[in-house]
This record gives sequence, structure tokens and C-alpha cells, in this order.
Amino acid sequence: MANIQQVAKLAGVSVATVSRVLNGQRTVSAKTRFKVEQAIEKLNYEPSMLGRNLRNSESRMLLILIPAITNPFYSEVIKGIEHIAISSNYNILLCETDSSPERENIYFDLVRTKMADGIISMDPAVNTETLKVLAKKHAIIQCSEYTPDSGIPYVTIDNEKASYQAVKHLIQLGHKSVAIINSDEKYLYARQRMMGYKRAIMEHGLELNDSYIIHTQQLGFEHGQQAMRKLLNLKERPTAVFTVSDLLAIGALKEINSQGLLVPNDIAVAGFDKIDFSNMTNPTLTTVAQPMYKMGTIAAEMLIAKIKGQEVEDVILDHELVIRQSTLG
Amino acid sequence: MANIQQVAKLAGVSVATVSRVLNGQRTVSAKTRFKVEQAIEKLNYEPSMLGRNLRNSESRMLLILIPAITNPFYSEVIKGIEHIAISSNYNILLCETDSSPERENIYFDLVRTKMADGIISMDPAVNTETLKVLAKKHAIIQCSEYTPDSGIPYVTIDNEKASYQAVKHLIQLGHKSVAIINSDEKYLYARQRMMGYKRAIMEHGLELNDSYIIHTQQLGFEHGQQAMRKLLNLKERPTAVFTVSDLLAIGALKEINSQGLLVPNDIAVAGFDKIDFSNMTNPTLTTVAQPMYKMGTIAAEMLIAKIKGQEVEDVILDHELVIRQSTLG
DNA sequence: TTAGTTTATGTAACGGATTACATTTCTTTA
DNA sequence: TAAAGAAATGTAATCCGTTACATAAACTAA
Repeated sequence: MANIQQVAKLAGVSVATVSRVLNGQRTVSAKTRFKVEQAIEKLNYEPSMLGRNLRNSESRMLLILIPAITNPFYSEVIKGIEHIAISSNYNILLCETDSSPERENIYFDLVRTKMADGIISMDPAVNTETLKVLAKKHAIIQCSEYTPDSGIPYVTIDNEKASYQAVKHLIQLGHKSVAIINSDEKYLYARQRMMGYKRAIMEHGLELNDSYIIHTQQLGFEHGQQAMRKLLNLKERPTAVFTVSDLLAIGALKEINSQGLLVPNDIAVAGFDKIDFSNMTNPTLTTVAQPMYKMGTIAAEMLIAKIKGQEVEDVILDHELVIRQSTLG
Repeated sequence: MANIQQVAKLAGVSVATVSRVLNGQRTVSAKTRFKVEQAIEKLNYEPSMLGRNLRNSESRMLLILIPAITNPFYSEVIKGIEHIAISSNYNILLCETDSSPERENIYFDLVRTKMADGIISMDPAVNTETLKVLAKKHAIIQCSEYTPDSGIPYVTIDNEKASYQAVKHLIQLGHKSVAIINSDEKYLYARQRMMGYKRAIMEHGLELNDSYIIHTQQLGFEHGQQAMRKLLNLKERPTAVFTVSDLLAIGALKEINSQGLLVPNDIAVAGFDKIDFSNMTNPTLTTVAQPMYKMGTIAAEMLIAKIKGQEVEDVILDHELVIRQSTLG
């Protein structure tokens, strides 16, 4: 594989000139540029990013930290990130942490060792302390889940409000016993969504019932099923369930169905995220739409700005309650 | 950020010695090693991958080409790839082509410019000619979709047989009119699955009916819905449908439901892939299980071997027909 | 024509590691 | 104790671009 020296030699110019042509500087005369281009063509030369990156001290890689690649919410955000990345000449280093600290550390090393120019963390289970330390010397953005007052810029939505609205919707349909399937409250979004749930319950003069509050370890169909099973085993089962993720909701739906009950007649269900699947269930799922793609694009833009040394502001995006069959019938 | 020179200076040794400590060579005396480690500690030194990669002429990145990140089939394969990658000290460069040649070319450049050490292509729409040329100088593996006799090693399953078995299953349940929702037959897997379909039909003395063969542009719910709509509009609608992807099957299921028909009583449905969601539909989906995770691990192992300059053999993995409610009730 | 600009090109240092080869130091053994 | 061999460490080239600075060439104006 040819290198810049050989191109320079063949073109009869210096490496500096070749580099100038490569980088589109206009201080090169037309004839010289032509000669160089000819040489590049003839040698089938492609500049090595290894050399360039070392010299420029950048990798042009963006590290994306997600807990699980199989959750469509993340896939959709990644699509957005990739769109911006590619148009800014960055590439995406996809890292699935499985919420494991060791894995996470391996990935953090990528930025420490200059293999990545910055990080978009979407992992709620991320080690905040490490992240904060890292953020002092490296460009880091949090997306969806964030750490208040950490100084790490973030994009997210108003989880409390979104949750409040979803639960309010259920209550306004006449439901008096509304359950929530939440994830672990060590995560901020889980706490925020719980607050929204409680606020809706209180404001409408309903009673908080601890047995209507279920926590799951992770966001997955099976966890939704299990949680729903618990709810269905109650003497007084709820007539509506709000889940903190569509995956959970779909699992819940499944469980309700397999016990011979009907959604929404016997139990209404609302989810969160508006992943594509949520429109394919039977009945279709009422859910809080998160602007996933947009969240991705904004996170990427913020990160790239940060890498360039610019200051960036936190962003809170709009969500929207999408009412479908699972609460209306 | 400290570099190796500074570490050497502080430790009172040469850079060579520091490098030896870094790379765990045992030709360093215990005291020297200790001094170096102290210096590393004190300076908070992390070796730059940019320097190391340039010197070693490798990037330790594996490029994964997929058409769409939102298809869970790919997510699952990626999980497998990542597992192997991480344990071999590689990282994953995720590239979604959207089946666009320009995008693809941008990504191919990553290997040409040394930003990636090899490619796992899972994109059926990949430009085979370019890929073949590239494969002469770079490590490339095809995963799932492949190009026979191209010299590019691949991991896949026996699509013809898998398809044959699925359709045979439907026929043995008594169905006389079995439709297929296939994707574009410019893809090999689509042609192979079509062959399996036809073989099953013929071998059982049924008649091939062109109107029972539907092609979709892409693999997505909506495409499955649309295709199903066409089938339901036929004067004599089929009593069973085999789709070439679970996503299509789920879309089909949806369409059947919304027209007030029942699966499997009115129409039986079988899918392909066994994505997680296929077990969450109502009814649950009969499908051909592909060993997605394993496919990923094997593809990664093959690629890494190839990068090391080893010869690798093509691999055909086992599939399995998983019979569930959508064909049995 | 000459000094002063502007434009084009070249030279060489630099980024940060690895490693072949050279050299020094330490052991071992006669 | 000297010579030989083994072990530890150092020197400097190398990977491949980019760019500050130096120089040369071309042009402008007087």
C-alpha cells in the first residue's frame, strides 16, 4: 500500500504538497495539483488514518455506551447519532455494557487511550463517579439518562411530566386502581417516572397502593410478564397498568392475554418510548412517544461541539402521549 | 496527558524499557519494572492507541456492515460479534448502510484507510464486486448473506432447507394453499428460501400459484402488513402464509387481526429468525430459529483469524423450526 | 530594473509508540 | 580472575501524515 512519500516522489513534489492536495488547500497551483492527483490515481493511494490521526491527535470515533443493543429504543437513538456522525466525518464505536462495570471500564479506556474522541452515554447504570472524573478531560454527553448537577451536558425528556400525563390519561378514563411497572429506582428516570405516577394518583384523589408498584430488574419482555403476573395474582387486581418501557408493556400484554383477560376491557395498558413494535401488538399500545431519533441527532451534535471545545447547553425534548387501543378499545 | 517519554524520564529508564513493561515482556528486572510502574502511576499515564496503532499498523477495529440496525436479527448477531471482539481486544465499528451504495463506500474507505482491520458484512445489498476487490487486500467475512464462489468466507444457514421445512410443516397441517411473503429476489437468501418453498409445494403435489407469491422491498412490519393485505384481497385467499422474516410475519399477523380474521384458525402464519418478539405476539409465532448469537461469534472468530493471516473455512450452522401457536392454535 | 509582495513549494520537526540491534551489566565457570 | 554467555537496558529507526517555517518563484509597482 502506497504512502504519501511515494506519491510525492512519483509526482515530483514534496510530501507537504501532497498533503495540501489531500486536504484541499488552495495554495497549490493547478498543474501541481493535477500531477499529484495523477500520482494518487496511479498508485491507488489512500491516506492512512493511522498516521493522520496520530498527527492530529484525534480518532474521529464517537463511543456510544448502551446497556443493551437489543432494546429498540437504543437502536433508534443510534440511528440518529449515526446520521450526524457520518455527515461530520465521525464514526461510531458501539459499546454494549450489559450494565457491567468491568465492561464499562474497558470502554472508558478507549477515550483515555485516544481511541475515541468522546462519549455519548445512554447507560443508566453507568458509574457516575468515573464518568464525572472522565468528563473533566474528555468530551462526554449523557443521553436520556443523566446526572443532575454533574456538569455533564445531557439531552433528555421531562420524565416526570410524561409519566404524569400517561397516568392521568388512565385515571381520566375512569380507572381507580392504576398500577405501575417500574424499573429499579436506582435509576433517575425510574425515580422521575415514579414521581409523575404518584403525583397523578394524588392529584386525582386516589390512594397510593404499594402492591400496585412493581419493580423489575431490567427492561425486557419477560420482566414485564413476570411483573404483570404479580399484579394479576393480587386479590384486587388493578384495572390499568402503566409501564416504564414498551418492552415491559408488551410483556404485560402477553401475560394478560395468556390468562384469558382482555386489554383494554379488563385491564388497560400504557407503555413508554413508542418503539416500532408498539404499533404491532394486538391491541396496539398506548405509549409515551420519545423523540428517539432526534435525541440521537442532538446528542451527536452536542458531543461534536464539545469535542471542538465549545460550550453546550442541556436539552430537554418534547414527548407526546400517543393514545391507542390498549387504553381505548 | 503524559506520553511514554515522560514516563521513561521519570522512571530513569529508556522508552524501550517502558514499552517492555507496558507489553508485559519478562526481560525487565523486577526493580526496573517497579520503577516504571511507579512512574506510570504517578503520571496517570495511559499509552496512546494512536501511536501504538500507527506503529503496529492496525486499528483493532472490526467494521460491521448491516442494512438496518432496527432489525433485531442484526442486534442479536452483533451481540455475538461483540462478545468475541471484546475478548480478543477488538472493538466494533457499527455501520448501517441503509442499503445505500454511497454510505457503503464511505464505510469501505474505513478499511482502505486502515481505520478498520476487517469487515463483517451482513448487508444483502452489499456491492459484491467492490467487496470482492476489497477482499483481495483486506480481511472480509460475510455473515448470513453471502456470495458463492467469491472466495469470501461466510457463515450462514441452509436457507433452502429451512424454508422447505417451514413450508412442509404448514402443508402437513393440511394446508393446500400456502403463500409466501418473500423479500426481493435479488438477494441470495430470498432466492434460496423461494426454492425451498417451491420444492415443498411441488413435493407434496400442490400447485404453484403465482398470486400466492408476494415480494416486499424491505423487511419491516409495514411491508408485512401491505403484503398480507394483498393476499387477503385475493378471491381465494391462502390458508397459510410463510414469511421470510419475523418482522414481516408480525406485520402479517397484525393485518389478519385487523381484518377480523383469526390466526391460526383462518390463516396460519410462520416466520423466520426467531427474534425475541416472536414469542410475544398473540398468538405466538411459529418460526425458523437462526442461531443469531452463535453466527455472530463465529463470524467474529473467522474474521480475527483472517486478520491474523490464517485460512478460514465457510461455516453452515444449524437452524431449527420452532412450532408455536400461529400454526397450531 | 529593483525592491517589495504575493504565491507556490520544500524542509524537517513532530505526534507516540514498538523493536531490531547495540551495548552494558551481571553471572557463571574454568 | 578472566573469559564467555546470559540478562537487562539503551539507541535510534520506523510507522505516516501535518504544518510551522524557510525558501524559491512569480508578480507588482515605481
